[in-house]
This record gives sequence, C-alpha cells and structure tokens, in this order.
Amino acid sequence: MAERAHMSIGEVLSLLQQEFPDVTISKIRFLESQGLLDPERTPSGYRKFYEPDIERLRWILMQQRENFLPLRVIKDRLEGGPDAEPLDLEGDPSAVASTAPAPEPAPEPEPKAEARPSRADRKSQAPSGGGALDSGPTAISLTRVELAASAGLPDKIITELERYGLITGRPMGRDTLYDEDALVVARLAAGFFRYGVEARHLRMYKVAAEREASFFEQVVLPLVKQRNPAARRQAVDNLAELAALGEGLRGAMLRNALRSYSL
Amino acid sequence: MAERAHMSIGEVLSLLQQEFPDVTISKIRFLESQGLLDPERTPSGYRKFYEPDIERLRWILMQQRENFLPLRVIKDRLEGGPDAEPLDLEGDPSAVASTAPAPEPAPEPEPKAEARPSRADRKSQAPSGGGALDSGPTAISLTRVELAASAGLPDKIITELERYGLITGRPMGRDTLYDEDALVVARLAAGFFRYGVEARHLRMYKVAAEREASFFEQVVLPLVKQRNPAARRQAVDNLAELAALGEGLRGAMLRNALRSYSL
DNA sequence: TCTTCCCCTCAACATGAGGTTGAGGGTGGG
DNA sequence: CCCACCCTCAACCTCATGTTGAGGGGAAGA
Repeated sequence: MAERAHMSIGEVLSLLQQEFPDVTISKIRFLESQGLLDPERTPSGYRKFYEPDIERLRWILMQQRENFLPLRVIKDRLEGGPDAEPLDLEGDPSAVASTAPAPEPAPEPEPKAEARPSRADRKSQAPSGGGALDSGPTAISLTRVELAASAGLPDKIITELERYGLITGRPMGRDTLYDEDALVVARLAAGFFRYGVEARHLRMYKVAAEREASFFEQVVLPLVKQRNPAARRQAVDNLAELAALGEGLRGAMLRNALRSYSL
Repeated sequence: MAERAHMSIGEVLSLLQQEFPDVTISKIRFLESQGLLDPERTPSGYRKFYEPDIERLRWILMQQRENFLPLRVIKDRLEGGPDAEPLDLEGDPSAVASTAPAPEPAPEPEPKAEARPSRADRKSQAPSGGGALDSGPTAISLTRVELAASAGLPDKIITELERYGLITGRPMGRDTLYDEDALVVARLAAGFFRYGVEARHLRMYKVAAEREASFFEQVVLPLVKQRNPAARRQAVDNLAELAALGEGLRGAMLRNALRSYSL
C-alpha cells in the first residue's frame, strides 16, 4: 500500500486550523479560484494537497495575517519572485521646503558649563551584555543644571523629558539630582531631537520598556520568590541575559520591518 | 499679512497630487473621519494643514500605496495602538526591545569634540544580531531543516515562530528558504525558550519593531521623498543612527523599569 | 456689495476585495 | 448502500474605502 502522500481539503483544514483559526474550506477553494493555489486532482475531481501545496497555503495565510497583503500582491510575489518594482515616471518639480531638518552629522553639542563634578569615571560599555543592571543606581549624580549642560540641552527640554517620565530625578536637599541613566537618556534624546523628533514621541520607549520589564519579571518570578541570595543573584543574571536577548530580537525585527519599507 | 504657515485642503491637494495622483479632497476628509489626521481648524471651520500634518498625510498615502496597509493598521502604527492579544500570565505584549550599549554614554572628561561614531560596525557575531540595515539581500539561505538544525531547535518550533510572524521564509521551488535574520531570530528565540518563554510571547517584539520602524520612517521621510541617491544613502544612514539611538533608549528605559521592580 | 470660488457637514450611494451559503449532485469506504 | 465527504456554480454578504450631492457658510477681489 503506497503511503498516501497527499491530503484531502478537509484534512488540510484540520491541519491548519490551529495555526489559522479562520481558515475554512470555502476559503481554500476561493484562494484556488483566485489562482493562488493549484492542487492536483484525483480522477474524480477531489483536490490532492501535497506538502508544497500546504507550505504555499501556509505562506499565503501568513502574508495575509502578518503583512496584510492583498491576494493580488501575494500572487505576484509567489509567481514573480521578488518584487518587480513598478516604475513611476514622475518629475518632482516642486522642491518643497520641509520642516524636517535633514540632519547632517551634526557636531556634538558643545559642553557648556565647565563647572561639572566630573567624578565618576566610568566604563560601562558591556557591549551586548545589556548595560549593567546591577550597577548601583547612582554612580553619578547631577543637578538639573549640570544635567542640562552635560547633555547639551536647554533646561526646558529636560523638564519636557521629565514630564513624559523619560527621566526621573530624586529630590535631594533643595535641588533634584539625576543619575547616570538620566544623562544617558538626555543625550540619546538630544540625538533624536536633531532629527526633529520631540520628547513626546519618545514616550513609546518608556511604555514599551515597562511592558518588556514586566514580561521579564514574570519570567524570573520563580527565582525571585525564593528569598535566598543565590537565587536572587541568579535572577539578576537572568534578567541581564533576557535583556540582551531582547535587544537582539528588537534589532532583528526592526531591521526586518525597515526593510519592508522599500528602502 | 503674516506668512501663513498653513495650507487649505485644496492647497494640500494640489501639492500632493503629483506624488499621489489618486488623492482627492474627499479622501483627505475621509482619512480625517477615520482618525488618521486631525488638522487644526480656523474659527470658521476650515481645515488648516501645517507641515507635520502634510508629512503625516504623505506617510499615510505611502503606506497605502507601497505596503498595502489597511487604514486601521496605519492608524495603530501612527499612534501606538491597542495590539490586543489577551495574555494568560505574561505581561501584555507590545514592547520595544533592545538593551543598548548606550552609544557614547560617558560624560567625557576631555575636550575632544569629534564627530560621533554614527554607526557601529558590528558584524553579526553571536546571536546578538547587530545592525547593518543596508546589508544586501541576505547572504545566506537555509532550508527549513537546515535552519532548525543551525538554531538547535526542532522543526516544530520553527513553524511556531513562523506562525507568529517572527521569522519569514520565502517559498522557492519545493521548499521554503530562510535568510540570515531568520537564523538570528531563531537563535535568540532559543535563548528565550530556555527561560520557559513561548513563541507567542515574543510577538510583542514584532509589533513593537513595526511601530518603531514606522516612526523612524516618518522621521526620515523628507529624505526618501527626494529620489536622488545621495539623499537615499543619507536616509539609510539616518535610519541606522535612529536605530542605535532607539537601542540606547530602550536599554536605559528598560534598566530603569527593571530597577523599580526592586531587584 | 456682489460674485465666485472654496470650504463645511452629513447622509446616501458606489465599488471591489474577500469570502459564505446553498442547491444540486458525485465519491468512496465501512 | 449509506453517510460523510467532496465537487461546482451562482447568488449573496460584509467590510473597507471612498464618492457624490444637497444644503449652506466664508473669503476676497472687482
């Protein structure tokens, strides 16, 4: 008895239904009618799906779900391989003045304010180690004015950043002190500002980080629950690794997403 | 008459019509009705479009034309949408990921004001897949089985990852081929799995990256608009820098968020 | 002012993508 | 030979994405 290597449409359905809950028989047939599939047939007309057909179907469903591609486009991509860029012949006669700054490799913002406590020599560049999680929170502390100066940003902007919760100072005595991370954030923000980005746009990073952090926390929760110090150290280590993994994943996903924007 | 900085809907129309021949007044109004735009109004109710509104509109039209995104999705990406996905015990997905080497963090104690490094030259070394946005069409391609083997994961898991859109292959001939990023992602995912994380939990990275990418794309849009190659290269460079800044910011925010979990 | 565009809203209509449903009828294995 | 499964085909449905038109107000030059 020859291993029947193909499946009926109903079998395909139940195979894929977990992965794609909204697939139906009629949808599969519809996809064929649109030329996206072309399964063999038995003499009596039943569709025979082999592995490649199933892969193809899976891919189609995925493009629909993940990339929202219209069937027409999916079909083109299945046939014509990589995109055949449709050329557009258009002039661009009007050089529109854009507000966006088109930043050059801008010169580093000059560090005004010499009067800065340059204590705290640092090193913290654990490459993809994900930034020392365990380093004391306050290797350095700066007043608001010092922070502004070190970041090369006007005081007002610092206030903005604080308003959106991107940096947080601790009130100490009569002024507020900021730690190293605040400085890091301020400088990074300065980088963004050169592109015309505003503080409020950066809030997404905070929200995202909070979610990511609480996700990580769930993961290491079992360790944290044991109160013993070894487990605790282990938890910190794990968090560092998770952070690094997350960094890598974010990078890969970001590259992928940017690539699809036809650059 | 004080330099009117805004345009009427009709002026916007004629501005964009070359670039997007099928834009119409009613379409613009429709986009507003769907919440994708929200121009100011004059006291008498006329819409006032400023430069950012126009950029936003342009971006929307581009996403429609180039990436076929539904308006709902465009809207979500513009504003950090509700990417639902009920969680069972994990934090709700949607985080931007990346712990960063914090580019240039140090409060440099010296006077050497030099141009900043602009972009790290990391090659993809470990699973921590670093940067190259402009690296050509992926140098490697693996079959599904090879991918599984290289990542040290069962084939089934690859399917899972694919199911959540974390990796994507292209069907070629009888099997599907995967690029280098797929391998990177698979390895990183393997790292997560060791902590008991499941594929579906990683979806948040994808969603977040898409949002971040579309944010970056808007920032760089003025450059992309000019069709000339120098501007294009500049755009790619800028994207790389933005990605690096984002990485740093994600790292800083993540550290901060984790610290608050009293570790 | 008057005239002529341009703009506003709101509701009804249009169109196409992406399927679904049902009638009517074969297929096949227990 | 029965019942679950499969087939086709046409009609129908829903949703996204706009379009059109009626009815009416604002802006600006002659």
